[in-house]
Amino acid sequence: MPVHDTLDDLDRRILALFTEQPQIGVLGASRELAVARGTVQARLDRLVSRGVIRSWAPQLDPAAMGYPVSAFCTLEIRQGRGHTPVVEHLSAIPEVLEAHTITGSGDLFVHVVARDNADLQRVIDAVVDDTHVVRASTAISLATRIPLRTLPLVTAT
Amino acid sequence: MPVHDTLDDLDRRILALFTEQPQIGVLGASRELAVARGTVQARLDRLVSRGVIRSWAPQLDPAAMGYPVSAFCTLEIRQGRGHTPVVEHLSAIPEVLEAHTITGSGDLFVHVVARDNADLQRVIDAVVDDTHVVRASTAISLATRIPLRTLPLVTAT
DNA sequence: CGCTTGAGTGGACAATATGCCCATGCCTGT
DNA sequence: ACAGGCATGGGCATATTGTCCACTCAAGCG
Repeated sequence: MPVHDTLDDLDRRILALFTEQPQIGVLGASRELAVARGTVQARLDRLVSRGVIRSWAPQLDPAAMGYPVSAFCTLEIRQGRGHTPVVEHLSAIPEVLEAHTITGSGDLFVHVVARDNADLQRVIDAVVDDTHVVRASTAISLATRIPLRTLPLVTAT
Repeated sequence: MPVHDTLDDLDRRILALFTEQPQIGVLGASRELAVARGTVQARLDRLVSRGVIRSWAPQLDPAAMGYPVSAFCTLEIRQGRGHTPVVEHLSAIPEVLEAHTITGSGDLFVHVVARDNADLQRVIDAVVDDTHVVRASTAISLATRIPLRTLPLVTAT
């Protein structure tokens, strides 16, 4: 029942197609790939249930929404409690886009955005405003040289 | 001609709706929001051309595609040449998902994935294998505590 | 070897959504 | 007072979807 967790060649072509031409639709894709529509349907359903396709939601650009400043914070967390309370605190801050536990001094890695540099100060203050956060060091993103992409992984042999 | 770069209340509701229920479609959204279909069409078109909606492509999960290991590298670049050659080098590596120029010692911040820890070594070797890369320090993501999200920014007042 | 199962196919169907057109009403700034 | 931008609501032909079905093919297995 549980399907192979490997990506089929057809899977790859479907993913590539929908990544490059999102508006193509199931029917269009079936035509393009010269397979039956039902096949594309089934593959897509399987890709979704396998979790390969995380979401069909549109991808939004914080910069275009008025948050052009992007920064990465490395948080040092007070030992003992675990990260959960801090993560809950961070979750409540809209400007926190992402958070990872990383190797090193038991730390948290946080991606934040802000309206401008002054606003970034406010965001960082909000991030640090937690009993468990001992220290934070921030690096501002000056330019996005490679925007988030996953297609190469699909195409890769 | 250039539209307001502020998000309307209707804009916000449209974005929120499509983020939470991507399959709702234009007609469904117009029903849900009690506005005319043409309005939703026009808003979406404008959001796309404004760049707020970056793409309608499905969001893929590297982990589900066989790349469960995620890591962040900070690269120190040799002074003088600028980052462009390094970025081109990184672009050619499928496992590089993202790259930013950041403040600090004129550095590059890179998000990579790999099939396992051994594979990560290979990826890092590939990343570092460039004349202009002087040094690299890597932090492995042990857990994603907050997965990439942009909805809070939309909802935020 | 014969059987079962899963996957893909090709076709059909009604229901729905899309793209595109137009005339109208309502603000707002000039 | 008036033009331009935006939203409305309607209509229409076309395209797409969701959902069935019967059939084929290949692989796995007792």
